[in-house]
Amino acid sequence: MRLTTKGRYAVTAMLDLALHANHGPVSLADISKRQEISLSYLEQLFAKLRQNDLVASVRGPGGGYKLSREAETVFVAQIIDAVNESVDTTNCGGKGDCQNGEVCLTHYLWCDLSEQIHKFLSGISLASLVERSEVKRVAERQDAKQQSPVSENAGMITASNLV
Amino acid sequence: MRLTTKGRYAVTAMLDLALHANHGPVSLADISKRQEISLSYLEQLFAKLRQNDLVASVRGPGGGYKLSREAETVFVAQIIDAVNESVDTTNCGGKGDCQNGEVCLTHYLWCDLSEQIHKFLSGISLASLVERSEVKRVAERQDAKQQSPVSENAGMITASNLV
DNA sequence: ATATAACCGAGTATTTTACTAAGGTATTGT
DNA sequence: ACAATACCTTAGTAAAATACTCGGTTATAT
Repeated sequence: MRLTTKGRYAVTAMLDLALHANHGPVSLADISKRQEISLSYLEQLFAKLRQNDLVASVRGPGGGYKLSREAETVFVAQIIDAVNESVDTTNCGGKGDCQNGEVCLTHYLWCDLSEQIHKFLSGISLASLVERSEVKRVAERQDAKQQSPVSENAGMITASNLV
Repeated sequence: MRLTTKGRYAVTAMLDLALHANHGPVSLADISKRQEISLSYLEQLFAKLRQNDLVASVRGPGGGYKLSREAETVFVAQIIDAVNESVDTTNCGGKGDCQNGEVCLTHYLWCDLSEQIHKFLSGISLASLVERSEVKRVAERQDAKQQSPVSENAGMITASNLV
């Protein structure tokens, strides 16, 4: 199974996109600052997200990325699948040729686990994450931190409410 | 999350142990042959399994390893925990200091996932695996293969590699 | 025109994995 | 007794993957 920073970054970035969806396209530079992810790395991840039709891009000044679909219909499993190979935990890739062309002793166990994980992550939409109070709190903290060092810019993100 | 060959090997080896428990201690050389895992690598894994009191060793000729407890009370999660760090999917190790000492946007998601995986693997005992018909079939295949090529040689590993 | 920001490809330091090598040390059949 | 067996330990290492950087091109709003 491959669930590393890459997949985590992708989900984080997509969630950032969903959280700031109501202010037009979001630039990777903004995501980079808020989530502290390298800009170049984000570009590589978004290339894959775009290939999998999870995001759409708007070029030029004021451009950025936006979700291709409604946040209700984008699931965490899809995001991880897009940047990783899969959430498969077998080392044969589910093909069952783990031991000289035949299945190894624990093949079925890892198949079951993979299915379990995939089901779980397939049940979590971006929209459901956006609505979580813990997520909201973190997002507000990040937005506030991003604005504070710059006294008065043209940004119109407004702080909404602080806790 | 770290679920790689290491954890898979450990579970496979423990299952092999459980399957051959009724013939006295099982040597690592036997497991190495049956499961096609490097002997030295197995030794390293079993050092950790022993530290976590999952197996007990019997030294000297005819010696080997056996389970410390009944197969009904040994769970897959324990085995993976013993050789890996954990099945944690956060990159802060569950501490919540992922972003400058504070939680990152997706922290709670990975916590939930980790819990999910751990629960699943904590519910699967070695005994339950031994009883699975698919596992039995694979085990029989491996046992047959191990015996057949040894016609008359007292030698052990022979060529081991081909095709 | 120019700044902005998406796009693209190649390269690279670091880390992890999955081993190998080379020695031990302890136990036991003979 | 003693050699065979098998556990135990440490150190090292090739290959792969990760997590980036760097340098550039293309498109578009102003």
